Amino acid sequence: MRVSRFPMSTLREVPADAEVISHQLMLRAGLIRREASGLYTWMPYGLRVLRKVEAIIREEMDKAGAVELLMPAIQPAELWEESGRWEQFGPELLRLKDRHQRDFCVGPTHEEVITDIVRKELSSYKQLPVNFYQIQTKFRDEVRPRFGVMRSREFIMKDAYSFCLTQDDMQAIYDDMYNAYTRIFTRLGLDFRPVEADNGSIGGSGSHEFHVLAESGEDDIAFSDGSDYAANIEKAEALAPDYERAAPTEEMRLVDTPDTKTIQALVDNFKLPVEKTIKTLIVRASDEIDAEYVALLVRGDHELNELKAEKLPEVAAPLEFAEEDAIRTVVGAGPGSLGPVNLPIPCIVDRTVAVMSDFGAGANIEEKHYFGVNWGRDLPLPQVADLRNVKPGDPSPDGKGTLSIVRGIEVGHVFQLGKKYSESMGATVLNENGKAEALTMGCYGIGVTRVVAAAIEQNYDDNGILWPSAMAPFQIVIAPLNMKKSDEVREAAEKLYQQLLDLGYEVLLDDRDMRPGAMFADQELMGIPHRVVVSDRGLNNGELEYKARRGGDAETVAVADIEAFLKEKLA
RNA sequence: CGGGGUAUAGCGCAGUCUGGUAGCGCGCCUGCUUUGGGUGCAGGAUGUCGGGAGUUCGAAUCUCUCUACCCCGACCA
Repeated sequence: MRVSRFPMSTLREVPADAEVISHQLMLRAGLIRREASGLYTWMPYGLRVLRKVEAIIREEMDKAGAVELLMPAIQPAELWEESGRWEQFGPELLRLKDRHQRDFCVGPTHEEVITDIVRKELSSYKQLPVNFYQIQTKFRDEVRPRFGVMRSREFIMKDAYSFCLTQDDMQAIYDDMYNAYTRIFTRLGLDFRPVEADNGSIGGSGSHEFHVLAESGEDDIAFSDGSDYAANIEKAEALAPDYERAAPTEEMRLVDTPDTKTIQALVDNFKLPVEKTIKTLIVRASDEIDAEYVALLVRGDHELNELKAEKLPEVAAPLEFAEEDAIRTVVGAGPGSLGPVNLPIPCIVDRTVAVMSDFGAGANIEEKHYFGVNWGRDLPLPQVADLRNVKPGDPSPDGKGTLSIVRGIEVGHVFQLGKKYSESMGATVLNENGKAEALTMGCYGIGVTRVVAAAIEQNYDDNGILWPSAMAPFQIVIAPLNMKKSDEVREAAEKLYQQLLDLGYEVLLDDRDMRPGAMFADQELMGIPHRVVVSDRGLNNGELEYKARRGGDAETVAVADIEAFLKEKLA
């Protein structure tokens, strides 16, 4: 391709509303343009990258035995009513009516449609297992789209859905998909990590997420240095401390603590070690218990894990923190003065809290705390549960090694769905005994557009993008210097261009009449991995110049040797 | 949806407080110049100052209102 016919629309300055590096570079390199909040046009160079990713995904999905189809982006409400998600999904589901006032939605995912297809098309166990996939545009009306295509409202997703009858078959496909994902992200050249994950609102049992590791990621990933344990922090279990609760050494006493509403203030004003403090969080109780609110206690320096909390039968899901007014009504004191002593509502404590002694906590009286509190002596130990996020240095839940925490961008997710949709929507086949049996499902997603952004987050320098070879829009760019004036340069560049095209390379001829500095800057911003400079200076010696985008000094190559040279560089 | 902010040329911004009819840098166009890291010189084009309503002799500037976008919190590929 010639740049004169494949215009680069690069920006020299960083657009003001782009926060993260990938968004900035995608805009500057002209890969995407924003149309509205969370809606982007993929410009020609960007689309080429996207197509590279899709091609690798297709190859690996096909290889893993999945078969491609394409479902409608717009879906009838009836299917969503059958699965129960028309009610459940909330405002993220973009709903619309057609001219007959029939309800539809723009698909945020396709479990309903594929289940509908399968229940109509499959009738016998002999047709199983099957695994369908598509690469398609999804729409989720995100509350807050941000970071460019990393969290956009419209995005492209590869989604696959498998159907079979037994857990073993389900597991086998799941493993195939897990391995296919591993190959896909490896081929894309990304530094990634599969992690144990929560299932979220989709429901079902086992699940892994694939995360590209990057500082700008929105998820925290915990992994062990002593095994290959890795999990989303939402899911990672915080083990009970491996020591017993120490015996009390202090008397419990009521202390005046004016202007002490936070753990930090408690530590600063009263020289209380943070490990001796307790945070008391009041959340709405579930219908399971006879109370309106429940108190959750974590150590002062620990964070509540909201997902773990809302899975407790006593706690309402979704998790809902009590309003300050309600807390005052029920407890008699406000946030900042809350604690387990004389607490009139049920209380659940974190495993670490259960082994604390001589600790300080709010007294449920304004501006007062109890210090020197001890379980057993001063009050009974309440129900104990894992309530907190793991921290760096915590022991790994599998008992091997300690945990570190890194940031990750979720680019893929594999789920074992089970029968959630097949049962609610009546997707059955006849088994060997001639009896109708609900299908067991798995589903497997890759955020294709997000992969592109994630790759940039991981691969850039001061000059721009450093595409992994498999994702680059072009492999080689030819940079002729002073082509408009020098017949020699023009002829040599054209000849080289044709020669490389004939060899099957994806090559870009930068035939713009630009000074070298500006031209190089554009090409580097765009991240094309290999550059060949054609200049009068070089041609006088019968030479071209080669430079790799990923550093290394420029090398001169005899014109006659360029084929062999590039063949080696691109191998 | 709550909290904060922004809206002036393609991009980045000044001008708004203190009202007088719009400017800078980059980019773009023309000519010359230069030709291995965003060349220099000269000339040029481009704005319903986000929309609407109001105050005023006069509004980018003051008032009201609507809209869009961005940032911080809950969702998720």
